[in-house]
Amino acid sequence: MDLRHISFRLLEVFMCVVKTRSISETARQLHLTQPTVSQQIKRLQETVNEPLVMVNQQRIHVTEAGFALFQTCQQVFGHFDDYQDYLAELRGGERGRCKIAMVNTAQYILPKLLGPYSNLHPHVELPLEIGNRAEVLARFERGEDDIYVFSHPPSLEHAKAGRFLQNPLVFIAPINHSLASKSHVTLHDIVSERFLLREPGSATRMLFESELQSRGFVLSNTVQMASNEAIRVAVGSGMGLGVVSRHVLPPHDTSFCMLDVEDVNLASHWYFVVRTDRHLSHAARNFLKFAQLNLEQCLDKQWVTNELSQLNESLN
Amino acid sequence: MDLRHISFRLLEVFMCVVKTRSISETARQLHLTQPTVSQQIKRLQETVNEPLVMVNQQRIHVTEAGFALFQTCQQVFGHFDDYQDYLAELRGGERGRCKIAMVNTAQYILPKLLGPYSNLHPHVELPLEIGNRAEVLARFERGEDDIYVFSHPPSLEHAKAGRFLQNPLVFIAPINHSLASKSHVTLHDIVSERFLLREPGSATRMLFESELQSRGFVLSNTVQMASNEAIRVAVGSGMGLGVVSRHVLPPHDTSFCMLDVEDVNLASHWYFVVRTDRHLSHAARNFLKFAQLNLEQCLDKQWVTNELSQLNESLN
DNA sequence: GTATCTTATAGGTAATTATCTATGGGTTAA
DNA sequence: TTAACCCATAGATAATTACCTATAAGATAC
Repeated sequence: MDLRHISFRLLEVFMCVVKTRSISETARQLHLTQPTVSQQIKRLQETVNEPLVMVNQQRIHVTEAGFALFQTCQQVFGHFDDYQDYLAELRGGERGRCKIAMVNTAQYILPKLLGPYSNLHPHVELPLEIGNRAEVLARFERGEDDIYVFSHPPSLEHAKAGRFLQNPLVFIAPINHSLASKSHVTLHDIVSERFLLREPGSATRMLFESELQSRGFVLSNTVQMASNEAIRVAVGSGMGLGVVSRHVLPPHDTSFCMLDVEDVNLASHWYFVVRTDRHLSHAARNFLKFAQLNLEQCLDKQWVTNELSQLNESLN
Repeated sequence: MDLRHISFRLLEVFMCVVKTRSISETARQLHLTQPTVSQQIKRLQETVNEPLVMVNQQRIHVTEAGFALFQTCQQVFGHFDDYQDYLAELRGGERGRCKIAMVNTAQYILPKLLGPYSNLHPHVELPLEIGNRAEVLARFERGEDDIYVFSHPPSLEHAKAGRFLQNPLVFIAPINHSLASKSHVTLHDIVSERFLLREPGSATRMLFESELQSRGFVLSNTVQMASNEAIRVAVGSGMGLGVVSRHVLPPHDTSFCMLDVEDVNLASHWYFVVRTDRHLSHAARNFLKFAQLNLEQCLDKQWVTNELSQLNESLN
């Protein structure tokens, strides 16, 4: 028995014949002609190489082999029905996977969106990848994830991005630093300090360095640190000054203070980025829609910059 | 998603792609070209209307929907494998149904074959139909059963028959009947007696009446009875004489005796009859082969007339 | 950077399929 | 017996499928 050329249509016709016990009735129900049905059944019997139905007194008798095939078909169609249901859930965003890659700093803000989303859609898998900018960029190039979170989006040739949150950078200093109590601090006052910075290439550092360069300053004393926490703690313990995203700072931490540098305003935005040359999973689309509708509730309103509607529309 | 035009071949190709994670490898394994596989997968994705696999770095990634479909396919092919196994059993005669219709008298002999057969093939259904000749003949006309057992086979236009057992008819009389002790009884001596006979049309009666007619005798006193048992018991209690198949008589019953009518030899045969214009179930073929090989062991050897080999050969 | 993989696409063809109409033979019921 | 059904078969056709070859574009490995 060579299943290869059997189509589901053929099985459908067969099942109807078994159910109705009539070839003519099947033809009527399936909007076919009677000879068509006759012939289909004949072909099926030839491929199975076994009589499936027999005609006696104008009545169709289903053979043992025929009835067993009927049961097999019922199960098979059952499985495909289940699959259909699964697909429906997948398309509705209730199931599936939304793989998100984000730069380190984003882990301070994204969980505030992911938590509520995940509660709402418990069957969606949400694997998160966290890395430094270079690592996330590499993932982006290879298209390994559905959504990328950057504060400095890469070339958008094959991608679309949507801003959703301000990313204000602040200067932090030890609580007892001499500038801590001064009210009119300028960039000039601080460039000679020791700065604790993330690795070159990180968005925070790039932004700060570009500001320095355009204003003609050069830092004389920098220390590279691999994480925002390390910088925060190091600043707190007096190692030097830091420039970090405001979102990184715990609200009630008194081990350091922010400097109000009045002639500098370092601000960027957080972006959701998706590749346009790759299929975006339903779950990912769904997450972006959720984000668009729930940004204000989930994140601190004062920083929200909801430009996701354009992104979402362009993905349809 | 319209399953109708999906063939099993298509699913087979898809499954191989999922297993090998490679379109080229699938092409090699299934003896196709790479573009063929590419195109098949594309078509499948179009019918499902959902990406099933994605190509990234020369590597195939199976999507959620793809993996679910793969699982569905595994189950579906599993069901068809089961069906294949079932068919194999059916063809081997281990499973299935063998519907046998027999005239009343045959119920004294057929069970001796059916018992051993059924023990050997416990999964074969063996529905038996027992009726008088007219009833069985009607079933035969309509082709309601696989095998018919007659002692006087009907027109064989659409049927084949094979003899398997002699059916000697004997005269029985009450134990104290005046003829019981006589040694040279002739037909002439007994035609004036009261005869207990089955209904007209029964093979036994037909055979007896045709003998009488050809010899110019007419019975003057007959009583019709519906079963062989009734005749046997009635003869035993002195109601008259009977003509019955020898197989009907219990071996050690002393309530009647057989008359040795020396100028009459009424003998016919039992036949298995099958219709040639109907499909004969594997189980029925198998039963006839069993009968051919086991007649001598199951039935009294002295009556066996095994002509089933011709019948079986003509059914191949 | 070249050779060698990978997959995708375009374009073609022969086979197969899914249908149909027309017709014939057998069954059933009026 | 006729009318009304049933199913089977033959013959035809348009659509679809299952393949192919040729080719291109992208990735990988030396």
